[in-house]
Amino acid sequence: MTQLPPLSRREREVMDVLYELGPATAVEIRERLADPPTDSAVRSILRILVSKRHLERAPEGHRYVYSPTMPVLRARRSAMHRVLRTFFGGSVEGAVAMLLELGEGDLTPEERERIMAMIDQAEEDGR
Amino acid sequence: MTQLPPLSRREREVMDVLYELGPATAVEIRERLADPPTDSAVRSILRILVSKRHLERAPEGHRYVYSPTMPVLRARRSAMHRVLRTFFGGSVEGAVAMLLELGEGDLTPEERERIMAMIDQAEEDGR
DNA sequence: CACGAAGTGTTGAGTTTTCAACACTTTTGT
DNA sequence: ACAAAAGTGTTGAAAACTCAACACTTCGTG
Repeated sequence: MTQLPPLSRREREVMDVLYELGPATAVEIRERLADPPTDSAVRSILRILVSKRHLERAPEGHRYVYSPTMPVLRARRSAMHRVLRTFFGGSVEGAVAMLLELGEGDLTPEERERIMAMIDQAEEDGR
Repeated sequence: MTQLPPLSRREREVMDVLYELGPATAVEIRERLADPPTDSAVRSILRILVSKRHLERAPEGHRYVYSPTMPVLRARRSAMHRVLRTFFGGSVEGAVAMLLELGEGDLTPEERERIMAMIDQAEEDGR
């Protein structure tokens, strides 16, 4: 039973905030939500997400800090895999092209070097 | 008002199928859905998506073919941008690394060359 | 042309989601 | 110590979603 129940719209929004922010409190999450509902509404959603095992919470001082149960690395892989398949037909080349476009000019020479190195590495691993 | 209303879970699933498949009929969409509901249920969702302006439909022979109203290029950019920000903190380098990992060995030398070239190009554009 | 098959639209009921009101507890400042 | 502020949980009502039943139309074929 490794499969978690599917997410509703608001639930997904909350999860996204947490993946972007890392562990956060109810108020921090609320601040990041589009069209934020009241405080208690956010707490309701958080409670549901905990009961569905999408989130876990830990006491931090006198409040709770929420974080996703799925390891962030796996979540990253899964999210990227979905986009790759759905929007780029599985084409790594196409996806990388889009990333470079999105990155515009803020790719430092160091980053560029490291990306090149990664590609070389991938090449070796591939054969 | 260029902003479209948000998508529910099923609606998103349908949109994903269409982005992956390109223009498709109700039956084709149904075949690709996880836990597919009945034919008429799918049509209900499609009608809602059309009314929300997420989809448009064109008569193809005696049936309808549905396709997203958002240009595919923009949808791609938007989807990748969201993943980049949400899961990789905006790091193009991190995102590319994940793509290469996902691509494993099926990167041909030609693809590798073209990706290298793209990075060079990005470098030039950036300054 | 008759009849089944394929395609479509409408409706409404059951379920889930969304949300705020309210009550409560803990912390903080005076 | 008291009051205000910050944090939390429960509840139930309103809205949205999901879906299948049913009626209808169009197409293909004997």
